[in-house]
Amino acid sequence: MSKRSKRRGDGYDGEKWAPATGLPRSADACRLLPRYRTGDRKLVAGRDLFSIGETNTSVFNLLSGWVAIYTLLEDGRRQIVHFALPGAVMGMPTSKDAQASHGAEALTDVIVSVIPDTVLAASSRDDPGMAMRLAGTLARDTSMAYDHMTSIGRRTARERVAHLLLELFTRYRAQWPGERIEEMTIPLTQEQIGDATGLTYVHVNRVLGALRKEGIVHFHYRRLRILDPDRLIEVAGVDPQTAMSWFQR
Amino acid sequence: MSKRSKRRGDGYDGEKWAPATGLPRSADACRLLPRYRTGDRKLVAGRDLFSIGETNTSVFNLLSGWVAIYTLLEDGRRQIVHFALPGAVMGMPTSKDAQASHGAEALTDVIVSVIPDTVLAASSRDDPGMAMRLAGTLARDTSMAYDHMTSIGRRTARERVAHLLLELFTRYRAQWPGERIEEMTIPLTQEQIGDATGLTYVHVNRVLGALRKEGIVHFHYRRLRILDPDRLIEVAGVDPQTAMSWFQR
DNA sequence: CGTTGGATTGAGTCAACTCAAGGATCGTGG
DNA sequence: CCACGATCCTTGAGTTGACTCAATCCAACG
Repeated sequence: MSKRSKRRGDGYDGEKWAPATGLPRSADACRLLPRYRTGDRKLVAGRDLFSIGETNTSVFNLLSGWVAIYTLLEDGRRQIVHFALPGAVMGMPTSKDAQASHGAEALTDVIVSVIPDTVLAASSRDDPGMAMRLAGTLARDTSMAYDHMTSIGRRTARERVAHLLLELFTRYRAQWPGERIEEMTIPLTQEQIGDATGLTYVHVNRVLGALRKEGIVHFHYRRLRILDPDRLIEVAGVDPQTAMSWFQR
Repeated sequence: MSKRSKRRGDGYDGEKWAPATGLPRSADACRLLPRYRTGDRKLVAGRDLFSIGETNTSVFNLLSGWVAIYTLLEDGRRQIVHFALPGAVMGMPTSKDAQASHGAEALTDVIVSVIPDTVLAASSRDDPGMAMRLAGTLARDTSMAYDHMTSIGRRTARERVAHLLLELFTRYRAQWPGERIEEMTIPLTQEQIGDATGLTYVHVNRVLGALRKEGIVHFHYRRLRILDPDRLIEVAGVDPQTAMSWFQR
């Protein structure tokens, strides 16, 4: 586990492959609260930011890196329910001293700002806009969860994988506004893609193989290259209209 | 569609089967905003409260009845992502004039309070606590979505169905605090259970048949009877500890 | 009592899974 | 700079859970 951190970097090394002349969205642009009200914390890839069963008294605001939100079943089956990118808010309590029903694992080295519940509550009093911004973020999370759920429940393996890659690609791209990147590093193994799509890694591998042979996408050792965006959109079963709006965002 | 409304009632007719001497949580207890700031609206079962693609300028706060939140794929595949019960907030915009990516169908006759975005924004300024309460509700929605997703992605058909029935049962029961109900009306067809679990209705039927034969639950024509709660919890693959806490809530 | 949504059951198929054995790639330490 | 160990990826063969297609059957309502 500890070794992985060295290998993976901070998730920004996609720049090596498709140099983005623009700058990624700055950490401060991702902040829910002003810097002086929060403490920042670094975390190495592979570590849990928080784990299932913990009772957190803080909310986490991701400033840089990738985090996987996951749940576990008793026998070890695992589902990744969300990939958090910079700007995300994680660990919102669902009730007073509730145990977290999901965990959060750093996929890359990560920086989060730690916001104690008390600070959050206080801030919402001084700054009414903040709570509504937070609500907006949470509404988007719910909406993304609904999309992801639809994928898992109703799409074929092929569609699911294509949809996930497309989603990650567009969300990643949104971090470098105005850039045209068709190659990026996704800090995921095929097993993690399986955990996110509800498939086994063996089957993910077969699907990826097929998509590669067809010249649609190439994914290999965490490197993603989109070979044919239009066909990817088609396979993912996304309305082209909608997809284009993602690219413009 | 129009006929369904007459047959189904308002979702409270479970009382006929397992008379609850207590009263259901009153509509006003479900309100996000005080009555005078909102307009209430009635809706007949089978109708959409809002549909996919619409650009809503209001948020809906469910006061009574059941609503299914669903998404559709182009070819008609449907996924029910959430069952909203009284107290739920629906239709939160994910960005400025975004089109709704999911729809909301009344499963029973329904009463909602309609809160224009402008009122919501204004209220958050006067009443800072409201926005945080809203954030809490949304955080719970996200968390439920994550659980549901885990079910669909990683559980077997049998586990999924058991889990859903258990969830609906406990959430329903929570509306009559202190009551002991083991029989209730769930305003769902087997097809809708399939849409929620990512299964076909044929397979849902077989699973329900098995659970009935084994004396665990009996579900037939919208009537749910829990025959063996402990075994249901076991089949659902829920930690008994956690399950018990649901019952106490 | 007829009509119409549901629910049920059987037979056959297939997408995704399991089990199992290599092969490739990466980071490390000699 | 090379060799090693640890992940990670790839591929084959056989199995199975859930699906499709296609009839009925039943319950509720008018």
